Order: sequence, then C-alpha cells, then structure tokens
Amino acid sequence: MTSHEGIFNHINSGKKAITIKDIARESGVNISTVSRALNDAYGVHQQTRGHVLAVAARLNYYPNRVARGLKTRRSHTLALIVSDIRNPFFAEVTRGAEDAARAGGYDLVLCNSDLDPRKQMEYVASLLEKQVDGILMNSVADLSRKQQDQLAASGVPIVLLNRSTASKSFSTVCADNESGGAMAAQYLLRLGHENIAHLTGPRRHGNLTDRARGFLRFLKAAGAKQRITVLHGENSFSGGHTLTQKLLRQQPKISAIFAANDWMAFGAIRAMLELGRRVPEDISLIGFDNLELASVVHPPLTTIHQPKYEMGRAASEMLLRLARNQSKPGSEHLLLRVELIERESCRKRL
Amino acid sequence: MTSHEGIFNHINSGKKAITIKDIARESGVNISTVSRALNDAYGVHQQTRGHVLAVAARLNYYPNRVARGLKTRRSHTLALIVSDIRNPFFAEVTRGAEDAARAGGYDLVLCNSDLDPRKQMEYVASLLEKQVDGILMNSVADLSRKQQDQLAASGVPIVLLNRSTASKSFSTVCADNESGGAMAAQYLLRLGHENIAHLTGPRRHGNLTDRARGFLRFLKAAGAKQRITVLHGENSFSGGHTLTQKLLRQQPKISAIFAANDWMAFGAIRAMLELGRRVPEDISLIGFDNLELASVVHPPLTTIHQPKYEMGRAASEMLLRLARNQSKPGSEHLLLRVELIERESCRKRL
DNA sequence: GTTAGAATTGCAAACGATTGCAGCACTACT
DNA sequence: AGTAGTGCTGCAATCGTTTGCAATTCTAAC
Repeated sequence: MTSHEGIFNHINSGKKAITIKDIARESGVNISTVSRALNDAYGVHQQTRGHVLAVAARLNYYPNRVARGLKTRRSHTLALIVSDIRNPFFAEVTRGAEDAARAGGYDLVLCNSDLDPRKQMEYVASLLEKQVDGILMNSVADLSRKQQDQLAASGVPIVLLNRSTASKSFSTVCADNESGGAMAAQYLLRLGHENIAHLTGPRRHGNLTDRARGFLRFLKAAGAKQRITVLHGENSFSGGHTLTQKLLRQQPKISAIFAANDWMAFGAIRAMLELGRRVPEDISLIGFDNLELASVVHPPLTTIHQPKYEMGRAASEMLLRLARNQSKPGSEHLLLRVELIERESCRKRL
Repeated sequence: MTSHEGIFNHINSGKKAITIKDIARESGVNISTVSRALNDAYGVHQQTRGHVLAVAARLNYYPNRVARGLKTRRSHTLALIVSDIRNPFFAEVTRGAEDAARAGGYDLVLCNSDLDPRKQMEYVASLLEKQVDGILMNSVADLSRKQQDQLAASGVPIVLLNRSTASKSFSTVCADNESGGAMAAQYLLRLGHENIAHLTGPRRHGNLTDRARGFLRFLKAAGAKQRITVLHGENSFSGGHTLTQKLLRQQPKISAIFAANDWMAFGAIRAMLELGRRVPEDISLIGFDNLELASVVHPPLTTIHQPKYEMGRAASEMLLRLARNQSKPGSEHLLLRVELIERESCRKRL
C-alpha cells in the first residue's frame, strides 16, 4: 500500500471501487466464499477467512451497502417525518431516534412535513421507493381515513410518535399527557389555588386535549369549590400571549394558570410582564413539556416534563423490532411517564 | 384494480413488488423499452410510451430506487453531519438543507457527531458504504490533518458549513462573522458607549474568533478612547452567566456588553438580573445569531442576525452541484451577509 | 482402505434496474 | 428498385452483492 492512499479511497478517488470480485481474484477463492468470510457466516474455514480478511484490509475494501440491500431487501435505513425540526421538541425527539437507530446499525433520513397531508404522502411514497425499512411519523391525525389505510396497507412498518393509539394498524409511543394534566392540577390545588385557568390549543388537538382532560378531571374529582376557566387558542408563544391578555381582562382575580405547553407559558409570562402582574408573586404559572428554555426563562418555569429524548429512542427501538420482524405491526404501545419539575413560577396562595 | 388496494401496495403487502419485468410482460414489450418509457428517454414511440405508462399505473408500479442506484451509481441521498440537532442553530440550518435537498430530488440523512472526531469518521465511512452522493459537515476543525486528507481523498463531495475556507479541498459556506463583529462595535459606539466588554468562547474557536477580530478591529480603528475588556469562557448559557458575574466584579462600571452568541447573551441577562443590574437601563447588551428566542426573551435582544436557513439551503445547493459534477471540489466559497437586528437590549449611554 | 458424514468451497441465479449495440421497419431520396 | 438514414425496439451485459445447491475435500470410524 503506497502511503498516499487514504482509508476511503476505494470509492471514487481513482477509477473504481474495490469489490468482492477483486478480493476473490486477489486471494484465489470464489466471490461467494469472500462474501461468507466477510459476513462471518457459518461454513468457512478459519484459515481462509483470515486470508480473505487480510486481503480485504490490504485492498481497503468497503462493502457496497446498496448492492447488498438490493439482494437482501433491506436498506438499513429508517426515516423520521416530523412537522418541523426547528421545533425544539422534535429536535430532542429526533436526537433520541437517531441515536437508537445508529446503535442498531441504521441510518435515519429526516423529513419535514409541516403537517401538510400531501407532503406527508409524498414523503412516504418517496421513502418506499428508496426501500426504507421503517418510518417514524409525528402525526397521522391530519391524514384522511383513506390515506391512513393506504399507509397501513403499504406494508412498511410505521410507528407513530406522540400519538396514543390513533389506529390499531400502527404502533405508538406517547407521553402520558392525561396524568400530566392531573399532576398540574394536583400541584396547583396543593398550593391552595382556587381561581384557576387553563390555556390550551385548538379544541381538537389530541395531546393537548388529553392534558386538559386530565387537568379538569382531577379538579372536578377534588371537589368543586374552585372556579376554573378554560381558554382555547393557538398553541404557540403568541397564542399564550393573547390568551393571557384576554384572560386577565375577563378574570382579573385569577391566581394560577396551567398552560398546555411551555411555549404558551412563555407567551403568558410576557403578557403578564407587560400588564404588570408578577410571576409567581401575583399569579402562579405551570407549563408542560420542560423545554430546555424553561429553566432559562425568568422566572424559571415549573412544568411537566415529558421524556422527549426517550420518546425518540423508544420509537426507534420499536421500529427496529418491527423492521426485523420481531414484532407485529400495531402490536406495541408505549406510554411514557411524565414528571413534575418544580422551579420558581408557582407559589402558595396567600 | 380491486377497491381495497392502496397506492403503496406494490411493496411488501402481498407477496412481492411489481417490477418493470411485470410491466414488460403485461404490456408485451421488452423491459428495456419499459425502462426507457418510464424515464421518458429519447427513442420510444409515443404510442408505446402511453401504453406502458398506462399499464404501470394500473399495476401500481413504483420504481425501486436502490436497484436503479446500483446501476447508475447515484443514490440521490445527501448526508448532513452536525454536532447536535438539539442546538437550535443547527435545527434551522438543517431545515434549510433538507428543503433544498428535497427540492433537488434528494433525501437527507441526519447524523449527530457531538464533534467527536472518531464518530465523525465512522459516520463518513458508513455513509460512503451507503453510497451517499455528498456530505454536508458542520465542522472539520477537530479532525487531524491526516483525517482531513483522508476525507478529501475519499472522492465524495463535501461542503463545510459555517467554516470559512478551512482547506482548499472543500467547498464552504459561512456567515460573515468578522463584519458581524464590526457591526456590533459600530452600533455600540454610535450609542456612545466607551466602557465596553466582549464575552467570547475558547481562545481558538474559528467563528467566535472572527467575530472578536471584527469587533476589536473596528473599535481600534475608531480611535482609542474606549476601555475594552475581553473575557474568554464557555460559549454557552452558563458560560455567559459566569463570565458576566466575573466581569461585573472586575469592572462594575461597564456600560455595554457584546456577547459572542445569543446563548451567552441570555446567560448574561440572567446574571445581571441576579445582580440587580438592568438591561438596557444600566447596561446595554448585544448578541450574535438571532435565535428565535432572542425576540422572546426579556428584554428582547438586539443581535446580529446570521441567515441560518439560507446557510443550509445554499450548502445543499452547492453540494448538489458538486454531486452532479457541475462544479469542482473546493472551488466554491460563499460568505453570507449578516445584519443588525435592533430590539430593546441596547440604549444610548446617558 | 472404504465410506459415511461433515466441513468447505464453487457455480450460477437471483435482486431490479440501466444502457450500448445490433436489428428491424419504415421513409425518403436518387 | 436500391440505398441511406432515421426511429423504434430487443438482446444481453452489467452494477456488487447474497445464497441455494451441487461438488469437492477432509475426518474419522469401520
């Protein structure tokens, strides 16, 4: 081996890549033996294997995974379709998913759908053409019934992220939003609050609806002396912002707010700041998600933590089992535990 | 077509996928003609093409891209190696890169290297085996000279993100950090500040060093009546936090701070809040990056915007040109313009 | 020294496409 | 009518692997 050769120069640098054919010629055995040696399959003599491996190393051989995939019908590639990677929630999930995929020897291709059903279907079609072994999808809720059936019929393993048992054709992993809501309620009650508001997203939004349900159920079950108001709006910073303005106009004596997610909580903080209401001195605030920012914002936000990284990781692992036929489609459903993170945005009612 | 058939059921649902062979049989022509018809290549009769296309549609044919890739030696896949997708900066870049790749008909596989040189090289090796057509890398700075040479020798097109002309073997796209630094200086000077500090990262960090250089040069060129102090630390929230504490102890009369990135600026805000110094009333603060958070934080942060999405997009487009042999490796270098975003964290010196 | 059985190895057919080349049919021109 | 040219189609090789099966060699027991 001349010294200017790099470890990757089997590819594209000079003329053409080294293949098992070259190794076979060079080491005097048949390509099938080379293949078996390389994959250390049963039935090749130790000595031959050693020799072949040595030659392969000398020639700087690296296998062509796409050729392999053509024959074996597996690409060792997974795909993840999220609405937008810029959403820190998905970034965290994605990292978990990538780590797990990689650990299992799989690549992860990333797709941003913006929740557009057409885009989603196009992605899936394209991914199937590329023979991905499985797909992780953020949401399937916006797809028509028919489209969902098409997905299920495609035969490709699919696991749904952050959606509880949407359909029996898909496996799912999801955080326990309902108990998260209940936790928030319990906490606020324990602090003695009675005039409580819940800021949430559009009326039919799976996760947020679950949170609201858990929250309200717990409150109701605990007896009815509290006043509670629920406001629906956009589930975003500005949604939280305008909802809070509206709330404080309608109910100036509110003493605690549960925002359906951290972004809305941030918006609420901003609105209260502008209106001269202090958090937590005047009003307690609790969020949901536990984004990294929650500890950075002022005041540090008390919130319900959902295990985003673990969600991605678990989903990938589930998908790998499906892709390896170690489990049946639609058979696995994982509900991840959430957790109250106490910081400085809530206080006992005076 | 029976009505229960989905549009994807060519794959994996029943027995085996439909191939051009099936189409050929069904439409009474040779597979080569089918192939040509499908790719609408020159030299097939309109009538035949129409017929073939009709049959293909009827059978729900979708091409197998990996088989195609084996023959054509292109996978139509790009890869992006970032240190960590959870960093919002990279999330934004990634989104730009994915959009552009997709627009060009390419997939994007995502890799998180944590800046670990070994991981980076492993990723590259694995990606080459998968025959990706090009690689977008965040940083190559931590790789040894030898490793860099190996990369360059691998023959795969590589474009470096956010690094200015690191090596002549790679193409690059980078924001104009130096003028960004100068802009910050100019702005602070215009507001009348004289006792100025710069909080930056480790001593040898390409981008941050460039920003510092631009900043200091401008200050120096403008005459020397200002006092300026430069502090090095971690380029993170907590880095900004502790650096600011230290700064205010050493130089209580500081009147303006330029933080090398927004995260450090956020840390600085927190520290000042804790120490009872108001932004911008007591101290002006300017950041760099213009993260989404910058407008959300309190006070909204004046900062230097760098076009993150565009950076990703431009890099992908550059890589596509390389992958299509429309340009030569190491030949393109793009410097993206930055821009001052004036918000509420700076004020005229009293 | 045979021979059964196991252990190795080789042959050749896949996998699903693309593509250079040859062949054929037809037109148009001389 | 002969011929050159053009337009369309088919043949078969090829991309780099894997893998069922047949063939060969080896081992060891009779």
